[in-house]
Amino acid sequence: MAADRGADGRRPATIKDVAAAAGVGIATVSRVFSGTGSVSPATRERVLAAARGLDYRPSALGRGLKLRSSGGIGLIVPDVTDPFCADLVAGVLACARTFGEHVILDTAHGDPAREAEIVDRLVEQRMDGVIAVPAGERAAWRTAAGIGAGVVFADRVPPGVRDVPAVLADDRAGVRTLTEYLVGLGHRRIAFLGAAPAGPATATAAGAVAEVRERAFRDTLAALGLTADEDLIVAGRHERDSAYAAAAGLLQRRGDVTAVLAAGHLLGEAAVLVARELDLRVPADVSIAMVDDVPWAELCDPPLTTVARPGHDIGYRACEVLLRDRARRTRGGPVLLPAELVVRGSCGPPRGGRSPGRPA
Amino acid sequence: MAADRGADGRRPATIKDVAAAAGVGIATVSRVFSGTGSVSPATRERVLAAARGLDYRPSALGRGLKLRSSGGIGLIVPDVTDPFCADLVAGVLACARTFGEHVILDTAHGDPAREAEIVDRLVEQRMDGVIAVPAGERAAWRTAAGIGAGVVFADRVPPGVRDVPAVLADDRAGVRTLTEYLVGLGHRRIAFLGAAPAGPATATAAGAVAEVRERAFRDTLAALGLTADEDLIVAGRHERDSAYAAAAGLLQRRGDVTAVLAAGHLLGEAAVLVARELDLRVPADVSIAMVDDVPWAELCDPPLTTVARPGHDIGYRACEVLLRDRARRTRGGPVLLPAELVVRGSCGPPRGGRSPGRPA
DNA sequence: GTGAAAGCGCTAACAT
DNA sequence: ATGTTAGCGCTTTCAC
Repeated sequence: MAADRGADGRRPATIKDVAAAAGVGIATVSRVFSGTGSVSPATRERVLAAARGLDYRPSALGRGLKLRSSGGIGLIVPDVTDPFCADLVAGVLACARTFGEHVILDTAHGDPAREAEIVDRLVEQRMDGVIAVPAGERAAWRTAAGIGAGVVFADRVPPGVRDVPAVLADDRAGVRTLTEYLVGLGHRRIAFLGAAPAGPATATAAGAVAEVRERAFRDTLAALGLTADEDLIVAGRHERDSAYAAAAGLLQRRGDVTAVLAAGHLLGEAAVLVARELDLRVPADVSIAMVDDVPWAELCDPPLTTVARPGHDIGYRACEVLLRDRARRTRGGPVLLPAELVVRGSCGPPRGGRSPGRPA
Repeated sequence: MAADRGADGRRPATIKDVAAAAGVGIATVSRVFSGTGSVSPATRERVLAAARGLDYRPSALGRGLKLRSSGGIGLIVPDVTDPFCADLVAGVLACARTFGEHVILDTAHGDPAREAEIVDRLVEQRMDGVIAVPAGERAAWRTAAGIGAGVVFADRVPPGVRDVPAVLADDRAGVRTLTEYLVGLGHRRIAFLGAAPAGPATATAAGAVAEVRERAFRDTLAALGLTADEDLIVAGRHERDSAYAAAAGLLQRRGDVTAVLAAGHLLGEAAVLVARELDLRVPADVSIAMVDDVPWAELCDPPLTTVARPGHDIGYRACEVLLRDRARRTRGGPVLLPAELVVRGSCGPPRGGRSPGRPA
């Protein structure tokens, strides 16, 4: 019976309880709460009062079942702990809020299998759509697209995937700008500290991103009439140890590099640490710049020059694309958001070359 | 008709479609997918095959409605962008995953009203429980508790709230250790850079936290037979500008302080920046230490000594308390996780006092 | 403007 | 081991 429901009862009050308490039909209660149809002000008030008394909350489960959608979106990122991802998440949250949608967050940690699991789960939850900073390749995303839930990629796109909307930072332009800046300062022996994907070279989305940056570096050099020294293009995996090893190897082997361009904040961190370890002064001995304008860039001494990828905006836009532009989503290729060069103190003119080959 | 469902049809296949395709009853399909009851291996295989063919995914909505729960938990933090919060979120995610629960994340940005909205939404979603780093005071959390969904607080507790399980860092011990360390180094004029809550003093959870740290500082000093210089205990709001102003004011006014203990990473950042601005060498002129072991602490020059609050663990444990210990949740007060002193290079013996009152 | 009734996709008795 | 049935809490025709 209805008596044991509500504020003091054990189980939450249902629409039926409210209807009974207000002396109306359940359809009327539904109308009041869903804003559909018309109810007389008097009845509405009675219903509201009854609901208040019972501490009634419409069940999203019931509504969702009827409506075939949960009214939420899924968000998959590699790692919330990464400042860029965190920004992106914040952007999605901000936008989702304006649409009244909630967001289910999960992290794939670069593992395609795990990503697939998450997508599965999201599909079961009947989300209105999913936003992903993808790890895996094309195959994993087939099923998601097939299921009908809208997908939009953020920050990167799995290689081989077409016709899925995406919102990306203009990495190419970012790296180009940074390279030009370094060259403009007078640097000729610029090292590129890139990221090597864990798995098979270009199978992962992260790998594709790394490639884009590296190519942008080469191309810019070429466009400037310079030729890239292959020995100065090294790659560490995007983990602390590996990045550090790559940076240390580079800086020790080639005492003649005058600038290093790190293709990510973990790589940049490694460069900074290694330079400090080697007692190289920045920017007097080496200039350092990196992609990703994380908070510590400003706290470094000297503060680091970076390319800021707009994480928050990417997330926000991705969510807009998903929620607002449902219909016209596919048209016109990915949305490209500008990556801005943030000049601080870590880059200066080259010092004319340190003595090469100093022993470790 | 069932023909237009499934892989190529528009709408997702339902349990009924699968049952029809496999030539069994819907209950059997349910049994196969929910793992309940027993099905003959043969039938199970047929069902699975049919499901595969139709690209069937059980609807969490249908199941949830029946089971009166969505199989997920809600998570409310002030700001994903804060490294500590991000850690905490990661911890919750990691634990939730082991329970097969998804998590709905939202951010309240310290606004009790917004927090209340979020809680409302979570209740409508019929979450299995919610974990919150709370902003608001007692009142806002009444309704949530009343609704029956389990709540566990993480990192801090709204003032006045009892009998709600919580997982906290042992801030008191952390600040005490740090203070003792500073005193042990020989410091006597230690400034405490604390956080002033935006709203009415002790009405917010954040305010309560700030108070605990400040008190721990005073108490430790007292226990060591020293008396706190009130002029050296200052508070900035936990925002960049305000924190900077507070730090600048302090360091300029009192040229004689030999160490500053920042009660949070934003405050610590401010202290570092101000010291640099004032050309104070660390730790030669001032020692600096702070609560919160954020990534940049290590990249600072010199690396910063901190008290590490275990964000990840707090999140993980909070989730465990929520999901595993449902029954015996309340007993025994809050879970206290140790905050560890991480000694790096930013603290040293006092320099014997700088010349006080140097002009700005 | 309002109520009655038919499901939405699933699970859990209860039969068989 | 498997099928039938009755809801879970809601929205939505369709009558009135």
